[in-house]
Amino acid sequence: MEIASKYDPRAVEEKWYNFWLEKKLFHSEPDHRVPYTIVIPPPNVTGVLHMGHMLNNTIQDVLVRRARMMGKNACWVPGTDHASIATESKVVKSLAEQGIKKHDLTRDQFLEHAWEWTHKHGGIILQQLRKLGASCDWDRTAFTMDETRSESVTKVFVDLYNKGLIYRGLRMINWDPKALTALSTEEVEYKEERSKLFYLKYYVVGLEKLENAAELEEAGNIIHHDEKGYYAVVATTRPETIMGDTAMCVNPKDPKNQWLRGRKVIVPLVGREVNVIEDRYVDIEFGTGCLKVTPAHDVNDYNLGKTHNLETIDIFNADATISDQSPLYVGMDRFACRKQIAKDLEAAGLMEKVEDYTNNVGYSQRNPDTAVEPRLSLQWFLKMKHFADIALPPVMNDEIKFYPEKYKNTYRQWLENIQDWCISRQLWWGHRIPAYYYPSSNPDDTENFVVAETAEQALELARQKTGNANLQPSDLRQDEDALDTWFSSWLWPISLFDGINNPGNKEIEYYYPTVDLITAPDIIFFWVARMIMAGEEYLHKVPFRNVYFTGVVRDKLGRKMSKSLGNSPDPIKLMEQYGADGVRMGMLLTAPAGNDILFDEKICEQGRNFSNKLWNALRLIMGWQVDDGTKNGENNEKTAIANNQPTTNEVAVQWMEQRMAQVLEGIEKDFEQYRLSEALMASYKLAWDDFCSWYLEMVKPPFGQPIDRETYDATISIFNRLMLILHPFMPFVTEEIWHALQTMGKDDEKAAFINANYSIMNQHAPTSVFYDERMLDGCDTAREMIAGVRNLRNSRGLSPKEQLELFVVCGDGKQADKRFDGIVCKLGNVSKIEYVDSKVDGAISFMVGTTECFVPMKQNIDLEAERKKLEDDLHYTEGFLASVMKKLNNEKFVNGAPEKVVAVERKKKADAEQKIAAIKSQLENLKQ
RNA sequence: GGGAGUUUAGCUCAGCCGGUUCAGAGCACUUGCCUUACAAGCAAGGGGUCACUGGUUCGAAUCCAGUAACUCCCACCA
Repeated sequence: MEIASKYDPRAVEEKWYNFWLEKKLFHSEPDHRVPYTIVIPPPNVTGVLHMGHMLNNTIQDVLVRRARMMGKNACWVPGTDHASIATESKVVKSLAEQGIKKHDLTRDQFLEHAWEWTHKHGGIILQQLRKLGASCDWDRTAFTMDETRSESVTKVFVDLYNKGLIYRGLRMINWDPKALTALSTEEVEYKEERSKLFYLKYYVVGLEKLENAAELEEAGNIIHHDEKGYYAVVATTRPETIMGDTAMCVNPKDPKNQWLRGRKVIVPLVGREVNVIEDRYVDIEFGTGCLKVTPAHDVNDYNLGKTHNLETIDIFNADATISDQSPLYVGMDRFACRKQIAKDLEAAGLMEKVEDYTNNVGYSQRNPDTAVEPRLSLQWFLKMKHFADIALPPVMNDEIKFYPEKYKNTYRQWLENIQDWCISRQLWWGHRIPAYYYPSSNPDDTENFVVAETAEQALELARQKTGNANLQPSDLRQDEDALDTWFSSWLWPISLFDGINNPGNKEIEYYYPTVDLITAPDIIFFWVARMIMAGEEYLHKVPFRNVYFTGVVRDKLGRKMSKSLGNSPDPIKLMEQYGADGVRMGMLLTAPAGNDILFDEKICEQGRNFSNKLWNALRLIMGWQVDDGTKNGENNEKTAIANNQPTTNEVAVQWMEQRMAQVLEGIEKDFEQYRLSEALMASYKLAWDDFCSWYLEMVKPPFGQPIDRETYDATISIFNRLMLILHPFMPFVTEEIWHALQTMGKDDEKAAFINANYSIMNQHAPTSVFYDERMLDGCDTAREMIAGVRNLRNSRGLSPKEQLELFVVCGDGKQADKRFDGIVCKLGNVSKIEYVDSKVDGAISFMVGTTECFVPMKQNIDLEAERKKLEDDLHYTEGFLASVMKKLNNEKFVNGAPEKVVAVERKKKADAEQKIAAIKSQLENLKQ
């Protein structure tokens, strides 16, 4: 059969993915096996695959496939998130392009558009994940806004309200003036910004002449005065908010501003007279120590307003234009207003000065161009103290393990300083808050509502609460707001198994808690922490045992991947170019847990090349003719089974088995510690270096010759297991090769059966067994000997085809391990190995450990070069010996260090001395 | 302002409890090879004062203290 020498992943990958789907090999049902559950961090329903997803889902798939091959009942549940704000803004934008304004539509009309949008763009990302090879149980695909999940959200809301953990209240919240909704504190991202600090003049009311000015100044007051009178100077970065000023505040202990105590000042331009109030909150050192107080537009000012009973003037509309509460600039945008007011203040002589200033400005996470506005508003909140209390212990006591561990700190810090969670959003796309308002005679009544799962129940409750049995369904009005997206995500590991609606059902009992959660550290608060809270609250069990935090995928220059920089490769294109296996390997090789990933797409080449290497190993083996040995005259009749396996092959097979066991031990450890890069690298080296470069070369028959049956079978068995080891990392190429190996030598019918019914993915992965280290050491020596011979050829320009002889000095009763002689001869192209007692004349020497090797040369030897080499080696070894001697001559070391360590040093000394002697005698030799 | 992390070869990283010829891996690089599995390859080879300073110790890449640079998280100083 003719097979291409280049592996082509395209056809192979599609073929096998379809096969897996057809056979429903990803599907899981509860059974007697140990469950292994992962829930996907649901990507935004309208999102497209980016490199972060690639990394995250590759890791999940590796773990899931590994668990499956360890005999567990692996269940990876996929799904998408409705992503309230993100999706709604996309829909709003798309409508705007069609000339439709959101608020020209009814809620239902808008939702129709949103669903349409969701169906059109939704789920693309899940399709893309199939290309990657993700072994999700697609039958379980969920959506945070599907029926089961929505019902769960409503139930939980009602429950928490009834428990007194959800409340409605007027608070200063973060407002997104573009999305026109409240945000949680977590959704605000602070950016450092270069801005201006404006120093404004607030003239003091009714102060014609300050009689004791000199005295006051003596006492430390700083008094501003000009032809128009006395004035205070207030520093602000936001002059546009002065229309909302209802006080000016100084610190009572501030010596600079004693003269202002008890006075009134005039808000510049606005002309409003406001009191000078006193509060220790004000920082004496900042600016002039005078603070303008705008209770409606700053959290601190709001608090001041509360303690000092100040009037609150809300000068902003929802979209952050100036409202009609303001005497000036009505309708103007806040930033335009800032520019204008600065000019106007300047013109009116009310600006003392302007300084450059750097401050932190909060931006909306979802609208990164939009600065949030602190805004006083009536919202729904979840009390977090209780949740912090239940969510902290499981992480601190390692019931849930974080990888890397440093995030424990971050987690604790957040929980210990937690604020109530603003869960209401002024959006339509999302779970509508199940609160129903009834008419109230008192216009100030904010408690005229009930919370219930359905409108019917709400009506019943409202009738009870009001005592008005005549309340009609039409009297009730459901709250217009939707819930924060994360209010559904936090239930994900529970709601996916219907554990909220259907507590104690078979699935939740079996699959929960999940085992591993793979996610990015930037959603530790949004999601990870809150899932732990929900898990503890509703199942009294943690939602997962391990959290693996991936790094941020950056480009090779270390910059975050972003659309605007255009530095993010298209994952689909990458997979087309390098194969999904190649990209997976590229991702994993660069991704040690918790570190940021500097991704260079060139690394995918390594993965592609590796697939090709494996492919070609298959080609080699497929080309072999097998000699069953029966025809071989050497077989004697005593042997029941014909065995014509040469010793070299027998040794090679034994060695490869030992080596595999050894490497497997390491791989198992790596998996336990979630060191996937290391596990992959170890597998890679096992396959490429040990198997392809060494083992296959050891057993490879000369061209045109057959291979013995035993070695052939052993080789297939080993290759087979290599595929099992590699499968979690590279599912496609391993499935392809595995099938070829299973069917090799089978008749067509049997091969067809295997191909139609079996998959590598539910085979048992090999586990490490005891291995003989001495044999491994013996082979290492042989490998070094081979390398020595090859190096000798290389450096002397000898052809690899020219056979050489090798003499190994084996004096002083040293036991030579001769098992590998045949292999050394074959791979070193050595005609014979001879063990001798002393040095050999007319030969070039090299050392393997403390063993001297000689290769006789027919040609003239470049004596000078040989001498130089030997002298360098001598110099190094003498230096080494000196450092060993320094230790051994130190009494403190000999007495203080453990016996073992001292013995090692003594051995080093003996070896070094032996080596020095050998080199010296060789040098001596050269002189003759 | 508080906290965490990082710093080892040209690049990306590993080095667990201080001691194995300990200074490693992969990639990149250099040299020689189209040797009938693979040039997406084979063979051989050269790269490092383990950020800096001090301390503990018989012994430090590893432990401690300090310094510097970078990164991240948290925080209401207008």
